[in-house]
Amino acid sequence: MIGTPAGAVAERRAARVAEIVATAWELARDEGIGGLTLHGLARRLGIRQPSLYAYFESKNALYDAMFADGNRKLLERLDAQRLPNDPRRAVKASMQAFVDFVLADTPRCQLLFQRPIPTFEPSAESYALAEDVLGRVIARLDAAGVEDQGDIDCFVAMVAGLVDAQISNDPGGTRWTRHLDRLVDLYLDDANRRSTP
Amino acid sequence: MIGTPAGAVAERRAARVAEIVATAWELARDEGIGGLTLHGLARRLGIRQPSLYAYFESKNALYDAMFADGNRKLLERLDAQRLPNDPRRAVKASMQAFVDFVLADTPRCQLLFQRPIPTFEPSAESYALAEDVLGRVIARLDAAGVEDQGDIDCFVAMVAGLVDAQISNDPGGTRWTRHLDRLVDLYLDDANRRSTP
DNA sequence: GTCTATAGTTTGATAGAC
DNA sequence: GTCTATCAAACTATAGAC
Repeated sequence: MIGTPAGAVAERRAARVAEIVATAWELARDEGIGGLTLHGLARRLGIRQPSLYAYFESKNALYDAMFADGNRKLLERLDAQRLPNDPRRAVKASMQAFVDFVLADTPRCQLLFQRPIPTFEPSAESYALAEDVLGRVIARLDAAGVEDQGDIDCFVAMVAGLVDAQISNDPGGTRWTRHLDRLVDLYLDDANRRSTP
Repeated sequence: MIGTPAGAVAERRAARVAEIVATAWELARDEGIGGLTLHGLARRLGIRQPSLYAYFESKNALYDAMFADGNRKLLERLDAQRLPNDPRRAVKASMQAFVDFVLADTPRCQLLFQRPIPTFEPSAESYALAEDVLGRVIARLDAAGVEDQGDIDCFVAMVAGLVDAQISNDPGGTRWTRHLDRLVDLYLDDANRRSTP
């Protein structure tokens, strides 16, 4: 109460939580997202496994924090980006940033966009962040004249297909993602053609 | 030795193996591919868990048999199909059959095309079957004038993206797959345009 | 080929002292 | 908040009798 700035305790705690989450990502990169265990995480943090329960009430809660963290960072990246005025160029730049971010970290990509942990489902709060990400993409497509839900669905599925093929068959390479710009043109042309016949 | 046709024992055994694999798929449909355990499988077969080791030397060997089984059935389906003479129609019919087959069974789709069991990797023999499936697709694309590796990659990734979105977000529905024919046209037109400028 | 019995491991989670 | 100690559960796999 005395000499302690209001919220300082909470801040300390939040910093510790962030550190644990960062270490969890680190461990996931070494052992795979499926190889992440509370024992292993505690060992890397230099504490004992039960101590983690002071921060996360279950393993799923840890996954949820990681899921939220990944989406928040992606959102930050998308929002920090200075986009070209031309809507089509903006879509390309935006999707390029998206793909780069996603491919930079395999386990993060898996946790955010695949379902590598069958027992884990994000909480409503965390899921809302994922919807925000999708909202950014949709907004940029809309600006480029893509408004039809079917066109949006196809576009998103195409990007997801590229990312998935890339990370599954050639992580670190560009065999699939190098076609991104061309395919964006293809999809946008087609959508524009059909929406203004 | 006497009165026993040559190979009859092997046949009986193969039939039993096939029965076990079929039951494993059945169980996977009920419990999820991740919920498949040797105890549960044995229970459904009316035997005890260690008895399974008379047929499979490990759980991964069971997964491998399932993986091979799924690919073999898909291959049969693709080969049994009577295709239109027009190459483009043939591609469409072929991919429609592919998507229908794949979406008809969620856990099979997961085992064949995703990586739901991190510890499982198919044996060389089983993987060859998966390559055969891809070979069929490539042959039909080739007949329709798609020969460039990049174009093939994009096409395959697009179909995979549709399937994945469909099964993850709307299993049993057609929100994504209904665009298949249109997208086939889009990709084929584009590939043809660039290969014969 | 099937059984009983059991080993051996891994892992998430809780109780309670400090 | 961190510790020790421990639980409980689930599961793969093996040994050896029949």
